[in-house]
Amino acid sequence: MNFANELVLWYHQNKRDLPWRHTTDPYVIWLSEIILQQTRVEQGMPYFNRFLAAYPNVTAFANASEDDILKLWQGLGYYSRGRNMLKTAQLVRDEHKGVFPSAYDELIKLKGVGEYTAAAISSFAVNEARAVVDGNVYRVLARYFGIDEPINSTKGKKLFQQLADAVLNKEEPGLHNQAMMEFGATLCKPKNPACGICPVSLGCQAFKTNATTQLPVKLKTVKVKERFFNYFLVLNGNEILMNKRTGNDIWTGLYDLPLVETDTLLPAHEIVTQPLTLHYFGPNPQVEEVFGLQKHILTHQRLTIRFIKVKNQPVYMEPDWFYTDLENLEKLALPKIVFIFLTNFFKFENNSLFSN
DNA sequence: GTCCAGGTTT
DNA sequence: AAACCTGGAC
Repeated sequence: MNFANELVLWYHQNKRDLPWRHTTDPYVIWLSEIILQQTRVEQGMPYFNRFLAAYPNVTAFANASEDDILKLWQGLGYYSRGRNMLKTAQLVRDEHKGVFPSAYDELIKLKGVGEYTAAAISSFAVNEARAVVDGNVYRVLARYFGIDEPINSTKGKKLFQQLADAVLNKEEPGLHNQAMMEFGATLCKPKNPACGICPVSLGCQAFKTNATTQLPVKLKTVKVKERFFNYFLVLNGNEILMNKRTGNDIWTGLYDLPLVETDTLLPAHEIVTQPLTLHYFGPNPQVEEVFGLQKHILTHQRLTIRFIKVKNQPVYMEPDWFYTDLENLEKLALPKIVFIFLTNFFKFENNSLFSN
Protein backbone atom coordinates (compact mmCIF):
# COMPACT_ATOMS: atom_id res chain seq x y z
CA MET A 1 0.00 0.00 0.00
CA ASN A 2 1.46 3.31 -0.99
CA PHE A 3 1.64 6.48 1.03
CA ALA A 4 -1.34 8.19 -0.64
CA ASN A 5 -3.66 5.21 -0.29
CA GLU A 6 -2.80 4.92 3.41
CA LEU A 7 -3.90 8.51 3.80
CA VAL A 8 -7.22 7.79 2.08
CA LEU A 9 -7.86 4.93 4.52
CA TRP A 10 -6.94 7.24 7.37
CA TYR A 11 -9.30 9.87 5.93
CA HIS A 12 -12.28 7.53 5.93
CA GLN A 13 -11.76 6.94 9.64
CA ASN A 14 -10.87 10.46 10.72
CA LYS A 15 -12.46 13.07 8.48
CA ARG A 16 -14.41 15.95 9.96
CA ASP A 17 -18.02 16.31 8.94
CA LEU A 18 -17.97 19.66 7.13
CA PRO A 19 -20.98 21.06 5.28
CA TRP A 20 -19.24 21.55 1.91
CA ARG A 21 -18.25 17.87 1.89
CA HIS A 22 -21.86 16.86 1.22
CA THR A 23 -22.14 18.47 -2.19
CA THR A 24 -20.79 18.16 -5.71
CA ASP A 25 -22.30 21.49 -6.77
CA PRO A 26 -19.35 23.45 -8.16
CA TYR A 27 -20.91 26.74 -7.03
CA VAL A 28 -21.11 25.59 -3.41
CA ILE A 29 -17.60 24.14 -3.56
CA TRP A 30 -16.30 27.38 -5.06
CA LEU A 31 -17.98 29.35 -2.27
CA SER A 32 -16.34 27.18 0.37
CA GLU A 33 -12.92 27.13 -1.29
CA ILE A 34 -12.65 30.89 -1.73
CA ILE A 35 -13.78 31.47 1.85
CA LEU A 36 -11.28 28.92 3.11
CA GLN A 37 -8.34 30.46 1.24
CA GLN A 38 -5.99 31.82 3.90
CA THR A 39 -8.67 31.10 6.46
CA ARG A 40 -9.24 28.50 9.16
CA VAL A 41 -12.25 26.21 8.95
CA GLU A 42 -13.65 27.45 12.27
CA GLN A 43 -13.47 31.06 11.15
CA GLY A 44 -14.78 30.41 7.65
CA MET A 45 -17.71 28.15 8.58
CA PRO A 46 -20.18 30.83 9.74
CA TYR A 47 -19.37 32.92 6.67
CA PHE A 48 -19.97 29.93 4.41
CA ASN A 49 -23.37 29.29 6.01
CA ARG A 50 -24.40 32.94 5.78
CA PHE A 51 -23.31 33.26 2.16
CA LEU A 52 -25.06 30.07 1.11
CA ALA A 53 -28.25 31.13 2.87
CA ALA A 54 -28.14 34.58 1.27
CA TYR A 55 -27.08 33.37 -2.19
CA PRO A 56 -28.17 29.76 -2.77
CA ASN A 57 -26.97 29.80 -6.38
CA VAL A 58 -24.49 31.68 -8.52
CA THR A 59 -27.11 33.86 -10.18
CA ALA A 60 -28.36 35.08 -6.82
CA PHE A 61 -24.75 35.86 -5.93
CA ALA A 62 -24.21 37.68 -9.23
CA ASN A 63 -27.25 39.87 -8.64
CA ALA A 64 -25.90 41.18 -5.32
CA SER A 65 -24.12 44.53 -5.04
CA GLU A 66 -20.46 44.86 -4.10
CA ASP A 67 -21.52 46.57 -0.88
CA ASP A 68 -23.75 43.59 -0.02
CA ILE A 69 -20.94 41.10 -0.64
CA LEU A 70 -18.33 43.06 1.29
CA LYS A 71 -20.73 43.54 4.18
CA LEU A 72 -21.23 39.77 4.46
CA TRP A 73 -17.47 39.38 4.06
CA GLN A 74 -16.72 41.90 6.82
CA GLY A 75 -14.17 40.60 9.31
CA LEU A 76 -12.91 37.76 7.13
CA GLY A 77 -9.96 39.66 5.67
CA TYR A 78 -8.41 39.66 2.20
CA TYR A 79 -11.38 41.53 0.81
CA SER A 80 -10.24 41.16 -2.81
CA ARG A 81 -11.61 37.62 -2.52
CA GLY A 82 -15.11 39.01 -2.12
CA ARG A 83 -14.69 41.53 -4.92
CA ASN A 84 -13.32 38.85 -7.26
CA MET A 85 -16.15 36.48 -6.38
CA LEU A 86 -18.71 39.02 -7.49
CA LYS A 87 -16.93 39.51 -10.83
CA THR A 88 -16.75 35.75 -11.31
CA ALA A 89 -20.41 35.23 -10.42
CA GLN A 90 -21.43 37.94 -12.88
CA LEU A 91 -19.31 36.34 -15.59
CA VAL A 92 -20.88 32.93 -14.93
CA ARG A 93 -24.33 34.50 -15.06
CA ASP A 94 -23.64 36.44 -18.27
CA GLU A 95 -21.27 34.18 -20.21
CA HIS A 96 -22.05 30.67 -18.91
CA LYS A 97 -25.83 30.95 -18.64
CA GLY A 98 -25.56 30.71 -14.87
CA VAL A 99 -23.98 27.24 -14.99
CA PHE A 100 -20.89 27.20 -12.79
CA PRO A 101 -17.95 25.56 -14.61
CA SER A 102 -16.46 22.37 -13.21
CA ALA A 103 -13.56 21.76 -15.63
CA TYR A 104 -10.09 22.86 -14.49
CA ASP A 105 -9.35 24.69 -17.75
CA GLU A 106 -12.49 26.80 -17.39
CA LEU A 107 -12.14 27.36 -13.65
CA ILE A 108 -8.57 28.62 -13.91
CA LYS A 109 -9.78 31.52 -16.08
CA LEU A 110 -12.03 32.85 -13.32
CA LYS A 111 -10.99 35.81 -11.18
CA GLY A 112 -9.82 34.69 -7.75
CA VAL A 113 -9.42 31.06 -8.84
CA GLY A 114 -5.79 29.98 -9.01
CA GLU A 115 -4.20 26.57 -9.45
CA TYR A 116 -5.14 25.29 -6.03
CA THR A 117 -8.80 26.31 -6.21
CA ALA A 118 -9.26 25.10 -9.80
CA ALA A 119 -7.83 21.71 -8.83
CA ALA A 120 -9.99 21.56 -5.71
CA ILE A 121 -13.28 22.40 -7.44
CA SER A 122 -12.70 20.18 -10.48
CA SER A 123 -11.60 17.19 -8.43
CA PHE A 124 -14.34 17.51 -5.81
CA ALA A 125 -17.17 18.27 -8.26
CA VAL A 126 -16.42 15.89 -11.14
CA ASN A 127 -13.37 13.88 -10.08
CA GLU A 128 -11.05 15.52 -12.58
CA ALA A 129 -7.52 14.23 -11.95
CA ARG A 130 -5.87 17.40 -10.68
CA ALA A 131 -3.67 17.41 -7.62
CA VAL A 132 -4.23 20.21 -5.11
CA VAL A 133 -1.22 21.87 -3.54
CA ASP A 134 -2.13 24.01 -0.57
CA GLY A 135 -0.22 24.74 2.62
CA ASN A 136 -1.19 21.36 4.06
CA VAL A 137 0.03 19.44 1.01
CA TYR A 138 3.35 21.31 1.02
CA ARG A 139 3.85 20.28 4.63
CA VAL A 140 2.84 16.65 4.20
CA LEU A 141 5.00 16.14 1.11
CA ALA A 142 7.99 18.03 2.51
CA ARG A 143 7.97 15.90 5.64
CA TYR A 144 7.14 12.53 4.16
CA PHE A 145 9.70 12.82 1.35
CA GLY A 146 12.18 14.88 3.37
CA ILE A 147 12.35 17.80 0.92
CA ASP A 148 14.05 20.97 2.12
CA GLU A 149 13.53 23.04 -1.01
CA PRO A 150 11.74 26.24 0.17
CA ILE A 151 8.02 25.96 -0.56
CA ASN A 152 7.69 29.65 -1.43
CA SER A 153 10.48 29.75 -3.99
CA THR A 154 9.64 29.47 -7.67
CA LYS A 155 11.69 26.29 -7.90
CA GLY A 156 10.07 24.81 -4.80
CA LYS A 157 6.54 25.49 -6.03
CA LYS A 158 7.23 23.65 -9.29
CA LEU A 159 8.89 20.77 -7.50
CA PHE A 160 6.02 20.25 -5.05
CA GLN A 161 3.37 20.50 -7.77
CA GLN A 162 5.21 17.80 -9.75
CA LEU A 163 5.47 15.60 -6.71
CA ALA A 164 1.80 16.08 -5.88
CA ASP A 165 0.89 15.16 -9.47
CA ALA A 166 3.07 12.06 -9.25
CA VAL A 167 1.46 10.69 -6.07
CA LEU A 168 -2.11 11.59 -7.11
CA ASN A 169 -4.59 8.72 -7.09
CA LYS A 170 -6.11 9.19 -10.54
CA GLU A 171 -9.02 6.85 -9.81
CA GLU A 172 -10.23 8.88 -6.85
CA PRO A 173 -8.62 12.30 -7.16
CA GLY A 174 -11.27 14.08 -5.11
CA LEU A 175 -10.94 11.69 -2.22
CA HIS A 176 -7.16 11.75 -2.50
CA ASN A 177 -7.05 15.54 -2.38
CA GLN A 178 -9.39 15.70 0.61
CA ALA A 179 -7.31 13.12 2.41
CA MET A 180 -3.99 14.90 1.83
CA MET A 181 -5.36 18.19 3.10
CA GLU A 182 -7.31 16.79 6.03
CA PHE A 183 -4.27 14.82 7.13
CA GLY A 184 -2.13 17.96 7.02
CA ALA A 185 -4.75 20.05 8.78
CA THR A 186 -5.51 17.72 11.69
CA LEU A 187 -2.60 15.27 12.15
CA CYS A 188 0.52 16.47 10.29
CA LYS A 189 0.07 19.93 11.79
CA PRO A 190 2.59 22.77 11.61
CA LYS A 191 3.25 22.50 15.35
CA ASN A 192 3.08 19.34 17.45
CA PRO A 193 2.26 16.89 14.65
CA ALA A 194 0.72 13.69 16.02
CA CYS A 195 3.48 11.38 14.77
CA GLY A 196 2.62 8.91 17.53
CA ILE A 197 -0.65 7.98 15.84
CA CYS A 198 0.43 8.66 12.25
CA PRO A 199 -0.33 5.79 9.84
CA VAL A 200 2.67 6.59 7.63
CA SER A 201 5.30 7.58 10.18
CA LEU A 202 7.45 4.54 9.40
CA GLY A 203 7.88 5.73 5.82
CA CYS A 204 8.25 9.40 6.74
CA GLN A 205 11.71 10.87 6.14
CA ALA A 206 11.18 13.72 8.56
CA PHE A 207 10.03 11.32 11.30
CA LYS A 208 12.95 8.97 10.70
CA THR A 209 15.48 11.81 10.91
CA ASN A 210 13.68 13.75 13.63
CA ALA A 211 13.25 16.70 11.28
CA THR A 212 9.50 17.36 11.47
CA THR A 213 10.03 20.71 13.17
CA GLN A 214 12.44 21.83 10.40
CA LEU A 215 10.09 21.01 7.51
CA PRO A 216 8.74 22.50 5.40
CA VAL A 217 11.37 25.17 4.76
CA LYS A 218 10.04 28.61 3.99
CA LEU A 219 12.06 31.62 2.88
CA LYS A 220 11.21 34.42 5.20
CA THR A 221 10.73 37.79 3.74
CA VAL A 222 8.28 40.50 4.52
CA LYS A 223 9.55 43.90 5.32
CA VAL A 224 6.88 45.65 7.27
CA LYS A 225 6.01 49.24 6.60
CA GLU A 226 4.98 51.52 9.46
CA ARG A 227 1.98 53.77 8.87
CA PHE A 228 0.24 56.17 11.23
CA PHE A 229 -3.50 56.72 10.75
CA ASN A 230 -5.34 59.56 12.42
CA TYR A 231 -9.05 59.07 11.92
CA PHE A 232 -11.51 61.89 12.51
CA LEU A 233 -14.86 61.15 14.03
CA VAL A 234 -17.29 63.82 12.85
CA LEU A 235 -20.92 63.72 13.90
CA ASN A 236 -23.69 65.93 12.63
CA GLY A 237 -27.03 65.38 14.31
CA ASN A 238 -27.63 61.67 13.97
CA GLU A 239 -25.23 61.34 11.04
CA ILE A 240 -21.57 60.39 10.87
CA LEU A 241 -19.00 61.38 8.27
CA MET A 242 -17.61 58.33 6.43
CA ASN A 243 -15.10 57.68 3.64
CA LYS A 244 -15.24 55.03 0.94
CA ARG A 245 -11.80 53.55 0.27
CA THR A 246 -10.73 53.31 -3.36
CA GLY A 247 -7.60 52.68 -5.39
CA ASN A 248 -4.84 50.19 -4.64
CA ASP A 249 -4.43 50.69 -0.93
CA ILE A 250 -5.55 48.33 1.82
CA TRP A 251 -9.25 47.74 2.45
CA THR A 252 -10.35 48.78 -1.05
CA GLY A 253 -14.12 49.00 -1.29
CA LEU A 254 -14.60 49.15 2.46
CA TYR A 255 -15.60 52.21 4.45
CA ASP A 256 -13.63 54.09 7.07
CA LEU A 257 -13.43 57.62 8.44
CA PRO A 258 -11.80 60.84 7.23
CA LEU A 259 -8.08 60.19 7.55
CA VAL A 260 -4.87 62.14 7.99
CA GLU A 261 -1.90 59.83 7.59
CA THR A 262 1.59 60.75 8.81
CA ASP A 263 5.03 59.19 8.28
CA THR A 264 5.91 59.32 11.95
CA LEU A 265 4.08 59.08 15.23
CA LEU A 266 3.06 62.60 16.16
CA PRO A 267 1.34 63.69 19.35
CA ALA A 268 -2.34 64.39 18.83
CA HIS A 269 -1.94 68.16 19.23
CA GLU A 270 0.43 68.17 16.24
CA ILE A 271 -2.01 66.22 14.10
CA VAL A 272 -4.38 69.12 14.47
CA THR A 273 -1.82 71.50 12.93
CA GLN A 274 -1.01 69.29 9.92
CA PRO A 275 -1.70 71.11 6.63
CA LEU A 276 -4.12 68.39 5.55
CA THR A 277 -6.05 68.63 8.81
CA LEU A 278 -6.34 72.41 8.37
CA HIS A 279 -7.39 71.87 4.76
CA TYR A 280 -10.22 69.64 5.95
CA PHE A 281 -11.33 71.41 9.10
CA GLY A 282 -10.25 75.01 8.67
CA PRO A 283 -7.80 77.02 10.79
CA ASN A 284 -9.25 75.96 14.14
CA PRO A 285 -10.20 72.29 14.39
CA GLN A 286 -12.20 71.80 17.58
CA VAL A 287 -10.92 68.62 19.18
CA GLU A 288 -13.44 67.14 21.58
CA GLU A 289 -11.78 63.84 22.47
CA VAL A 290 -8.64 61.89 21.55
CA PHE A 291 -8.84 58.11 21.85
CA GLY A 292 -5.77 56.06 22.71
CA LEU A 293 -3.34 54.61 20.16
CA GLN A 294 -4.09 51.18 18.76
CA LYS A 295 -1.95 48.79 16.75
CA HIS A 296 -3.29 46.92 13.77
CA ILE A 297 -1.01 44.44 12.01
CA LEU A 298 -1.36 43.50 8.36
CA THR A 299 0.94 41.32 6.30
CA HIS A 300 3.21 44.12 5.13
CA GLN A 301 2.09 47.01 7.24
CA ARG A 302 1.95 47.91 10.88
CA LEU A 303 -0.71 50.51 11.47
CA THR A 304 -0.75 52.77 14.49
CA ILE A 305 -4.22 54.23 14.71
CA ARG A 306 -5.85 56.91 16.80
CA PHE A 307 -9.34 58.31 16.59
CA ILE A 308 -9.95 62.02 17.16
CA LYS A 309 -13.45 63.35 17.69
CA VAL A 310 -13.86 66.89 16.37
CA LYS A 311 -16.79 69.25 16.93
CA ASN A 312 -16.71 71.31 13.77
CA GLN A 313 -17.78 70.15 10.33
CA PRO A 314 -15.21 70.01 7.51
CA VAL A 315 -14.76 73.02 5.26
CA TYR A 316 -13.50 70.71 2.52
CA MET A 317 -14.95 67.28 1.64
CA GLU A 318 -13.02 64.65 -0.30
CA PRO A 319 -15.13 63.20 -3.15
CA ASP A 320 -15.37 59.85 -1.33
CA TRP A 321 -16.69 61.37 1.89
CA PHE A 322 -20.35 61.31 2.76
CA TYR A 323 -22.64 61.57 5.75
CA THR A 324 -24.74 58.61 6.74
CA ASP A 325 -27.15 57.83 9.54
CA LEU A 326 -26.46 55.00 11.92
CA GLU A 327 -29.05 52.75 10.37
CA ASN A 328 -27.26 52.85 7.03
CA LEU A 329 -23.85 52.66 8.70
CA GLU A 330 -24.77 49.17 9.84
CA LYS A 331 -24.97 48.11 6.21
CA LEU A 332 -21.45 49.26 5.32
CA ALA A 333 -18.44 46.96 5.35
CA LEU A 334 -15.83 48.32 7.75
CA PRO A 335 -12.26 47.21 8.49
CA LYS A 336 -12.21 45.24 11.72
CA ILE A 337 -10.53 47.95 13.75
CA VAL A 338 -12.90 50.68 12.57
CA PHE A 339 -15.89 48.45 13.22
CA ILE A 340 -14.75 47.73 16.77
CA PHE A 341 -14.06 51.39 17.48
CA LEU A 342 -17.42 52.58 16.18
CA THR A 343 -19.29 49.75 17.85
CA ASN A 344 -17.73 50.60 21.20
CA PHE A 345 -18.19 54.31 20.70
CA PHE A 346 -21.89 54.06 19.98
CA LYS A 347 -22.43 51.40 22.61
CA PHE A 348 -20.93 53.86 25.09
CA GLU A 349 -23.33 56.45 23.73
CA ASN A 350 -26.11 53.94 24.48
CA ASN A 351 -27.18 53.68 20.91
CA SER A 352 -29.31 50.60 20.64
CA LEU A 353 -28.41 50.06 16.99
CA PHE A 354 -24.94 49.02 18.07
CA SER A 355 -25.72 47.13 21.20
CA ASN A 356 -25.09 43.57 20.06
C1' DG B 1 3.32 41.47 23.43
C1' DT B 2 5.54 38.36 19.03
C1' DC B 3 5.21 34.92 15.59
C1' DC B 4 2.96 32.27 12.39
C1' DA B 5 -0.55 30.34 8.95
C1' DG B 6 -2.74 30.64 4.55
C1' DG B 7 -3.77 31.29 -2.13
C1' DT B 8 -4.16 34.79 -5.78
C1' DT B 9 -3.04 38.90 -8.13
C1' DT B 10 -0.20 42.42 -10.15
C1' DA C 1 8.68 39.39 -5.96
C1' DA C 2 5.53 41.94 -3.31
C1' DA C 3 0.97 42.92 -1.58
C1' DC C 4 -3.20 41.53 0.70
C1' DC C 5 -6.08 40.61 6.56
C1' DT C 6 -7.26 38.37 10.76
C1' DG C 7 -6.92 35.31 14.58
C1' DG C 8 -4.72 31.68 17.24
C1' DA C 9 -0.63 29.83 19.66
C1' DC C 10 2.83 30.84 22.77
